[in-house]
Amino acid sequence: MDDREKLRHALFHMGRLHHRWMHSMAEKFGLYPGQPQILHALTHREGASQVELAQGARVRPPTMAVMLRRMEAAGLIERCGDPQDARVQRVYLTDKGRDVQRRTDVAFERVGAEMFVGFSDEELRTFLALMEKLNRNLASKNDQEDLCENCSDI
Amino acid sequence: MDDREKLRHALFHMGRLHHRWMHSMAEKFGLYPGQPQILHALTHREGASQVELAQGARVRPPTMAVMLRRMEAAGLIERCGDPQDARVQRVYLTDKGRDVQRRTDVAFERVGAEMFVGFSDEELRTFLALMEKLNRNLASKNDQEDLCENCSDI
DNA sequence: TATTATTGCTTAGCCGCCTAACAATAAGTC
DNA sequence: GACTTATTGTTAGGCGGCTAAGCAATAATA
Repeated sequence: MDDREKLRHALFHMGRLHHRWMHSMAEKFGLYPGQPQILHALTHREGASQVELAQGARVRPPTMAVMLRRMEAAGLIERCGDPQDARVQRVYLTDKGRDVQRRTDVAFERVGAEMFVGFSDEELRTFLALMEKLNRNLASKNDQEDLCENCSDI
Repeated sequence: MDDREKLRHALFHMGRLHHRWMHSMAEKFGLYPGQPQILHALTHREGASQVELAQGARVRPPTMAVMLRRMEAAGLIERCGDPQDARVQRVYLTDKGRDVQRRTDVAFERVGAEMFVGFSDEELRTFLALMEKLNRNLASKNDQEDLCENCSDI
């Protein structure tokens, strides 16, 4: 297995390890693994529309809609129709949501600190630069309507 | 947002971009995005048990079981009970599975090549080393029964 | 003004991932 | 041999991700 394949494998593996960690951590606050991220985003973009939140989280609108529905049912957020535009639902933190967000933010800063324990500032910069380069490659490929136009001959 | 947060965000984002790409690529072969990986693994471990395959793919056994059930229904693999141990189901590629695997392998080598286009060998080595370091951190954290033993005070 | 296109969101349905709980078989122990 | 423990695999149920299809409301255009 060459380095590319090893790296692809490692990237996959990372996703699952990280997800498991998030899951067990969020559980302690009575949340699901994707919710802390949204709570955090809302502190900076309170009143955002669902599409805006989806773009910020790099997720498709239906994904965000379902997550927000769960969070509204859990009393973490409120959705209010925009009086200027009856299509858009603006999202706000409830008091409960804000309280949970403050506590999860502390916990998730620790996650960030622990997952990168032993990394120097220099390594972090290098890592980030490599990831951004990779994501540019993936995003440009993703923008093409046909992601496999060269595959017809296989 | 500091580098750690940016990096975490980038890692997340990568997972979704990659998944979308896999999805659209696998679709062209009539597969689902997780199946090419399993077909590839089977070429090296034909006759493996489901637990072995799950460990190789770094996935939990129920996840593998369901994926294999779909693949058997699609005629890509066969599962035969081990005569020595009635618990284990050994997994084999069918002729169709082997044929599809050969074609997807070519396509997925191209994925590997294209997602890392512009990366020097040196960068790939550095990237891989950083990912493995990160995964060691995550895995050691994951092995702890309580992943958030320091969070009781939050 | 009337028609058409676009936008925001929801619903339905599927895959991949997980945990928890269970059945069946093997293996170890008394 | 009987009992206990470990291993393999399955089922049930849920979250997070996606696409496709649809509805309602706004924007754009003829």
